[in-house]
Amino acid sequence: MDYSIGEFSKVTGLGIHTLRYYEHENLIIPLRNASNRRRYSEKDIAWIAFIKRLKATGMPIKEIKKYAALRAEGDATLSERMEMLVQHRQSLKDQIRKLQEHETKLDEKIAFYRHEIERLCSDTP
Amino acid sequence: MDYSIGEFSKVTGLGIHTLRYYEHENLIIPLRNASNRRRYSEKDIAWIAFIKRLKATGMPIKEIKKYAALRAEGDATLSERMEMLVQHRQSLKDQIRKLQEHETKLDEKIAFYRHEIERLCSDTP
DNA sequence: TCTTGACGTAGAGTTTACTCTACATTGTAT
DNA sequence: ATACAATGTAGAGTAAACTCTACGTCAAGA
Repeated sequence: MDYSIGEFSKVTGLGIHTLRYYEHENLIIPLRNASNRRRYSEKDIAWIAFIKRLKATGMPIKEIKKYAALRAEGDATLSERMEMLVQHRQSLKDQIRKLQEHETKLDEKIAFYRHEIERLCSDTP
Repeated sequence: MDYSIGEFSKVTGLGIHTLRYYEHENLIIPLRNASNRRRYSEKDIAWIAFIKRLKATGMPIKEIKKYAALRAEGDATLSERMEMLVQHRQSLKDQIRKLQEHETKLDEKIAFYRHEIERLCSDTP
């Protein structure tokens, strides 16, 4: 069970150009068939899903590349990879905390706007 | 009490080039003195702080520009601006919820790594 | 057989948000 | 008066992450 780049593009939601770009960046290296066409595996689907998660949580491609390089080396790099993920989890926690603070402040601003608008409406006698 | 661009750069933490860029984009238009030098006010400090909050919560410059344009029109646009902020608050809530989901998944992944590493260590008799 | 559509590579172009350069003026300290 | 630091404008350059173009190959259906 494997996928052409077109099929893989559909199941992952990434564009064909993006998949080739990711390959160029060594994030994902699919196998090739006899006529040099890319063949993506089931495992590649999970891997892309994880790449998307890292991206969605603000990890730059450069760092995902490092992770991908370790992953390509196999089990010997397990703890190094875990270290990266633990660090990234901390940065994720920080991001969430900051956004929550921003939410509080935004709530206050909106409350202020509500008061201003009420005041201006009732000021017209 | 007003500030030259150099002073204002220091109090806001934005570079001089960035301040000029923001002005070019009509985000903030300081007064000018007799010799055409920019003069930023105390109010501008609060305004930049708010711009930074909008940016930190993912609002693109294009949209901040819209907000800034409404703000420049004065009180008549108060409810329109509030509408923008309410919408933005929703997007912020969505962002936070998504990041929290990612955090959960990342926790699981890390737990899996921990088990794998333990398994591989104990597998060496 | 012919053509159409998916795929291949290499490299150019796009978008966002700055960031920097070049060069002219102006304000200030000596 | 003079040096030098800060500021002014216009426009070029940068970084990240795609996104697209041009052009060639290949496999399958009418």
